[in-house]
Amino acid sequence: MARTAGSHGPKTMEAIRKAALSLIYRKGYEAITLRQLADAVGIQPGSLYNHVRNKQDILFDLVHDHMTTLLVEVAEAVPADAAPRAQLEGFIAFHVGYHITRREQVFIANSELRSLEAGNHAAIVALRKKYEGVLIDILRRGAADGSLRAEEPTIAAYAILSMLTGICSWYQPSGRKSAEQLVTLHRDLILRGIVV
Amino acid sequence: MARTAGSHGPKTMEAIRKAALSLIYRKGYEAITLRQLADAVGIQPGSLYNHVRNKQDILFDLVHDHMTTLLVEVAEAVPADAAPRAQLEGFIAFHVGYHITRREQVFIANSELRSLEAGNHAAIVALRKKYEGVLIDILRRGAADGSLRAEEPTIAAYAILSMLTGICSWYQPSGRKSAEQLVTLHRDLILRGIVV
Amino acid sequence: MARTAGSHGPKTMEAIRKAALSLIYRKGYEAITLRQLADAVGIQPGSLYNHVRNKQDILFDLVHDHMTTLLVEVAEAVPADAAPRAQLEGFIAFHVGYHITRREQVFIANSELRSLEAGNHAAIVALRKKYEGVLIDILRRGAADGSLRAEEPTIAAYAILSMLTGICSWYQPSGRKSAEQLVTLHRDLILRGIVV
Amino acid sequence: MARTAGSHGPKTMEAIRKAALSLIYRKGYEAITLRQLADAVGIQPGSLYNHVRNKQDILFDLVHDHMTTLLVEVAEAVPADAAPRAQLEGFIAFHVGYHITRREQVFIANSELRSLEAGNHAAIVALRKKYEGVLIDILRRGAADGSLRAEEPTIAAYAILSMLTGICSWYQPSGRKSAEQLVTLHRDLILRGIVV
DNA sequence: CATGAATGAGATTTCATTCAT
DNA sequence: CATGAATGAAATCTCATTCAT
Repeated sequence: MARTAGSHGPKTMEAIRKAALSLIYRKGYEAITLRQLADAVGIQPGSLYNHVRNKQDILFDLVHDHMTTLLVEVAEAVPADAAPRAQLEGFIAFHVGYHITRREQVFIANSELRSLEAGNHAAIVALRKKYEGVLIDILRRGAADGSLRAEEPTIAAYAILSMLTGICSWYQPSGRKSAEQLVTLHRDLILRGIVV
Repeated sequence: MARTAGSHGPKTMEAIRKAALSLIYRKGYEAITLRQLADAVGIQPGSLYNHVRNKQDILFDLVHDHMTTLLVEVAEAVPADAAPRAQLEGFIAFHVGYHITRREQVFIANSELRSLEAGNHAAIVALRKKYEGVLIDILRRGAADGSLRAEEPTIAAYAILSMLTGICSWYQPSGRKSAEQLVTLHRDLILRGIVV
Repeated sequence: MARTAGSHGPKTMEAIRKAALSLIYRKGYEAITLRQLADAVGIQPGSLYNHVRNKQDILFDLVHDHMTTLLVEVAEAVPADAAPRAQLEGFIAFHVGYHITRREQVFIANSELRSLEAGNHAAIVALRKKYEGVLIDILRRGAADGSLRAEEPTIAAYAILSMLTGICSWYQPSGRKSAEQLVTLHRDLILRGIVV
Repeated sequence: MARTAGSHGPKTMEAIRKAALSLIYRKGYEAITLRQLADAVGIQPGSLYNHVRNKQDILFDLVHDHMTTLLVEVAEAVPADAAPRAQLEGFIAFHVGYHITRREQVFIANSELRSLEAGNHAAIVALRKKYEGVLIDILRRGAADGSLRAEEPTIAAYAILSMLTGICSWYQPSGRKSAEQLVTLHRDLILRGIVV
């Protein structure tokens, strides 16, 4: 059947990653088949194995890449020597911005944890804990210097993270609200609450 | 092994539901097999079909039951003629309490939406919209009478729902915090925000 | 496609064993496919798994059955209290007779040892050693009482077993020689040698 | 890993043969993969095809080389004009010696006949018949001149060949017995039998 | 109602082989 | 000559589902 247009080498790997991201986001890891993935890439199912070791690795790569990028970027976005409140605002802005532009990765990293094998699961959970730790630390220092009200920094951090990450599940880039507007709305909600 | 003869009739159906709830919660709908489910119930896979029409129905029943119960109970928990702020507090208390005691149903209803076939999916989404509507209405009326700050009631409602539902993913009944403490912590966060 | 004549229950298992015996004998364990086996039985490949756990088990069952039968029958055929020479003649007659009538099992048990997984392999090798031990013991006692010339009973036993088992690889039931004639020829060769 | 540049040209072919001999001996032709073979050689699977036409050819070459060498050497080892009994002793010594030093080739030539395609199979069987013919002829002439007892020279030849070839399956070069001792033991067994 | 056995579709993965670079 | 990537076929095994008993 000759070579069908087929992109070579690292291009193929990139295409696999992209197609996998989109497919898993839309249907879920367990629900997609390697045939579907291969079709999306434009190669035969068996050819996938020139680039990945197995299905599980595809998921792990995706999630692992996402988590490491997240950690690198949050460190850049939250000034290490700022006051807790300023850090909190930086964190909120970063988190919302990042999650809006990488909706798929974020969604997969949260919803497909369950599909990771023991070892891979542990590795990702560890990275996740690190990321949560960034916010917990901010809240803890804020509580310590009296600038933030957080009797239970861990629970508050989880609450804030859940709220912000939830944006992914309804946000549409084409929608009515800009990223900045979302940041403002959520920052106000978190900082000042809803009661007038 | 091998349930001793017994477990006939409606008891079997109940056992199926219970086992399905636990299995799907832990592994996900796509990841479980009817063999696993049958094993957990103590019958043969083929026997499941004396009680359910197919795998999809098991999921749908679970989610549908959960959603209708949720709607019935929220109506009882939020006084129709109270002021918006009182209603909001009632909603928060109800939502947290309900979600903590039915972690599995809640989790499945949120994470397995994707696994529902078109018709079933639409039915559940409609019920979900109804539930979200309860909170949106409260916020809207609170904004109207000036008691709540919610320029964007829908977005605020989603934010609050995400935050509260997130509790399910880490809460352990055996943990340090009682349900009441969780209600208080989250109510304060929502109403007054985190800034001192 | 309805039920195609399909034999039920234990009949199917029996048909699987029979077809596997013939197929593995002719083509080798690695060379046959479960599709071929299923075709020979008249069922779908997947249906095999209602009766066996996997391909390896089919081989192991065949070989294991053969080895245990062999051990039971050799004990009956070789009188425990006879003189070594009489026992040797009994052993030769039994071995030739058994191997001629079960050519397929014998061939598989010898040539597919390599295809058995570690645990299965060990189990069969142990049974084999037991069978070889029967002949080694006879030779050893013959050497002890001076009736047989066997400085190295083990090596002599292997030599005799190789010679006799080799019959399987050329014998045709429809051939020129009867089983009795084969027994006589080989017994003479073993007992008296070839030099006049 | 990754043979350092070197190993070009005919050296590679030699390495392939050597690796194939060892792999097929240990796992069987059907069980090995060209990837394993390529790994053992230190090249990529595709590169094998610069040296061999296909998998089957690798097996055929191995077996064919072995058989032709065997025929050449047996002719040298068995004096054409000697008496049958002297020839028989020469044959036994040669066969044992050759089979002990080339255990792998011998084993493969016997056990992988089945894996040869029709044409290749026929070619090898023809060579085998030629080799068997050497022994059959000796026995036939021995029977004719009354020096050997062989009513059925063909069957006796098969019996002797089976016995001697069997040595390959247990012999260890590091073992207790020297090649000469093995020759003596088996020659005595064949010539004089086991009865005192 | 439960069972055991069947189906048919399909999943992941492996493999020999080809070929442009 | 070697490589990396592709193919296409097939292999083992799983699964939801059906149905006679």
